[in-house]
Amino acid sequence: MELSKTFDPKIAERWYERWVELGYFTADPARPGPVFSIVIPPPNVTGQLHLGHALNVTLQDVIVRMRRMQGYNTLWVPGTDHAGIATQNVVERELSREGTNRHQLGREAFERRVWQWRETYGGRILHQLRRLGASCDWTRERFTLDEGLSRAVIEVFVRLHRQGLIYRERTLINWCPRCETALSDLEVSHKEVDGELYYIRYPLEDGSGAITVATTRPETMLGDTAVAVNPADARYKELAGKSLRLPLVGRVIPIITDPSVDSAFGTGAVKITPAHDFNDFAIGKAHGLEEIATMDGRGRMTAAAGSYAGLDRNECRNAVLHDLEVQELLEKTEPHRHALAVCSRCDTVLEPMLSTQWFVRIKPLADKAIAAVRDGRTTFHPKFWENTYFNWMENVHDWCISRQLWWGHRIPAYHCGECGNTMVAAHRPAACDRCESVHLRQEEDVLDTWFSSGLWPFSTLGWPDDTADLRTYYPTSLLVTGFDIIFFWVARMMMLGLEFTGQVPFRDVYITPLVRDQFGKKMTKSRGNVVDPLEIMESYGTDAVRFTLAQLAVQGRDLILSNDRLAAARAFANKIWNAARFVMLNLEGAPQPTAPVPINQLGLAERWILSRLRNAIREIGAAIDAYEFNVAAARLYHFIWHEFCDWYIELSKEPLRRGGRDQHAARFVLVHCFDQLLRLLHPFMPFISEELWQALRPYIDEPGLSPHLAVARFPKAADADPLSEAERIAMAHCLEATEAINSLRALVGVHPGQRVPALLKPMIAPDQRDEFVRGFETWKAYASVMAKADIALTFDEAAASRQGKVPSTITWGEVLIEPPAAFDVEKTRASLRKKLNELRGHLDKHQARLGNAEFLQKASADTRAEMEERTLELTSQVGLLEKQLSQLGGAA
RNA sequence: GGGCGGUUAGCUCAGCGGUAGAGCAUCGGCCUUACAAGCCGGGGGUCGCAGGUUCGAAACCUGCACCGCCCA
Repeated sequence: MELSKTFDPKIAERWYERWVELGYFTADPARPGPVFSIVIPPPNVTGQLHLGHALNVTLQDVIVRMRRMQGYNTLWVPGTDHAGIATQNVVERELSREGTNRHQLGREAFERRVWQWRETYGGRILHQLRRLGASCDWTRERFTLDEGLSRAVIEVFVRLHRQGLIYRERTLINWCPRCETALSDLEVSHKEVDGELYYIRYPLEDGSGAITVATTRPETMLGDTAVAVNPADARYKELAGKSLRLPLVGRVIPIITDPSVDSAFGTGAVKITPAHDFNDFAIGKAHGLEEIATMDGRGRMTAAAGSYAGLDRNECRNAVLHDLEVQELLEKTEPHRHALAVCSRCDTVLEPMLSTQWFVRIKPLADKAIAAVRDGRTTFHPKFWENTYFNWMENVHDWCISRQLWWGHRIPAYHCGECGNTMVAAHRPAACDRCESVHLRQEEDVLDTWFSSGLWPFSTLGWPDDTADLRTYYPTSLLVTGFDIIFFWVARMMMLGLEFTGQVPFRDVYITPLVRDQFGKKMTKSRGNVVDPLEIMESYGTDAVRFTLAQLAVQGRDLILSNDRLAAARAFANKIWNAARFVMLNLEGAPQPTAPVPINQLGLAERWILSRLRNAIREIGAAIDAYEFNVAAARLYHFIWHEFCDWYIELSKEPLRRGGRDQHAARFVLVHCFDQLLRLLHPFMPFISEELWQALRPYIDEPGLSPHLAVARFPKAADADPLSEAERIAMAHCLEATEAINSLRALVGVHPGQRVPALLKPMIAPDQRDEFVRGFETWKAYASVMAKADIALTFDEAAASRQGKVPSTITWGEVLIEPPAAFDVEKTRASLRKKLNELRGHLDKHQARLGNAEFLQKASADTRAEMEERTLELTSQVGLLEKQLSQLGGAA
């Protein structure tokens, strides 16, 4: 099969459909073999693929594809979560464009509308995952609102409630006035803003004076029920216990003392609004203060705000300030930087709101989840993330799980219209279990989306039913996600998984770095530095994007992506493509398959590349096992580009030209190496590797060879190294001599096309010379090709042989070439001097070490011997360099 | 305020107790029939600072500085 002159990623990317059609990604619990399973961290159904997904999906795919090729019974479950708030927002925006809203539509019609939206647009991100090459089992695609997953949600809710781990309470929660729902602590972001601190005078009831309080939120004073000072604050000793008349409202409120008040803040006296501030709520509880809510769910003032009723909270602030000013009660206004709590979805300033919500009592669940990581049932990679996990788990508060939305799992609780009794049940009860009334009303609220995604690792496998999938694939092997999601997913999946299955949901957690732009900045819409993965896939090819991400996936926190890296990966793909063209060109007329040649009938270069291949197989497999994707990618790159292409392909040209047995041996080694390297490459660059493997496949001699690379056997390192120790040393000599000659050629300006005579003078003990000569005879031809040099060997120290030649020192001797008539002697001297200085520095250090009594006494015998040997080597090199320099007329 | 991570070549990172490495960028020379998205070669680092441990520290310990992130 002939390969086109240039690589077109588009053509190779078509393989995806074939793999899916053939069911390669479809798991079968009945399959034999060890199990490897992953559930995708479900992306938001409203989402579009961003680089974070691209990274985390690529890495999952790398490991899943490798495991599949290694014969594991592999499952990768894809799917999406319903993203309560985000999805509802999207559809509400649509409705508002149509001039209507969800309230006009009614709950049922609205839900139908959202489902409709989901059918049309909800699969977008999953299609984008296909383009990335993700080898998910699409027959098992799940959605958190699917019938089965919903059943799991109800089951979990009912059981937790029965165990007393879910309760309902009227308390202060974070409320988003725009989304009109309660939020959990995790959905709250904090934003620093430059605001104002307002100093307001509250007159004493008896008219004997006033106390000044400082606040950032003057509008909440309408709900004040006290002013508090620190009991130790001498300034207010006299005033504590007296009463105030609340301005604008007229209510009489007490001055109380509480140790939590910070005397250094403002005036040291603070207004207390228990219904609108978390600190104040706690103080209110401690002092039995009244809680007066003055705002409704949309952030508008209620009747409790008196004449301000109906105003929006911002308008109200202005009105309050204006009125205070008129009454000369606004003492002063200072600029004040402080943190605002905002909705992580829509950035609206949140309102602490008094309301009745459902909570999960988290401590008992968290304790188990902490223990599971402490004792290693689940391990984080990199390990340091465990600290973050522990830190959060140990300080976690009860989880507010009810949302005042229409899109989500409706809470399975039923309120009795007669007696107010609340029942929790999987199915609607026929009658109230207290008063037997049949007037039951289901709870309006839905559950936090994360409540259902917390069940994802087992609900997707069929839980609560005892399914074959669940028995086979749970606990899953690995979860791959970003650190921003440790609390949302990892923590909750751990808690709920342990509680309901008794087992951890995953054995390993790999936390990916965060993708940043070339300046190290986080990619955000507001910065405008967001890179669209689909766009770069378009311009560099999907394989190049995947390889780049894997290459950059260090075990750290950040991953910095730049066009340079992408271009380099594209060049790498091109390199592989051209290597394949070389291989295929040279297989023309070769037998299909190409019969293996026994190791002992191969030449040195052939055995050498097979040895390097064996090493690459080992290191790449080990690196992926350890989630060191960057290490694996770097080794692969080095093997393919530098070992296979730079050396072996060049060295194969001669035997290929010779024909006969040598040609066949070289062909076999080319086929074998290229086949194996494509298999190693496949998890990283699935498309180009499959495309090339298809061309190579007829030549591969393997019983029961799979039809596609996607399901071919992943390479396993040969037990024995095909290269003996003597050959390894010979090949090292070859590489070193070649590099030295090439370096000399460039130094003195020999034209690249010009062959040059070279003289090799090893400085080797007489008893080892025979061995060296034997080695030299095997690699002489290789160096001759690689350095375009005719190499003569001599052990003769006579100066005559180096007359008129330019020398270069290597660790075990020197190599000399004939320079062109006109060459820059001074440049050559400078080069020698540089090297001499460097080696002298090393030699000095070594000699000092060997002259140090303490070193001789304390270092191990091995170390001493090593140092002595190196010192000898350095001494001879330095001596040689000095001699070379003086012969070139330069001072040492 | 508590915690975590980082500081090594121009950039991004590896090295984690015995002669400082890679990729990219840069410079010089080459269109050598797989590949100019290429080949060959070169330059470039007192490993953030200060102490300590050690025969020996980029690496281990302590402190400091700066950068970044998380939690409150």
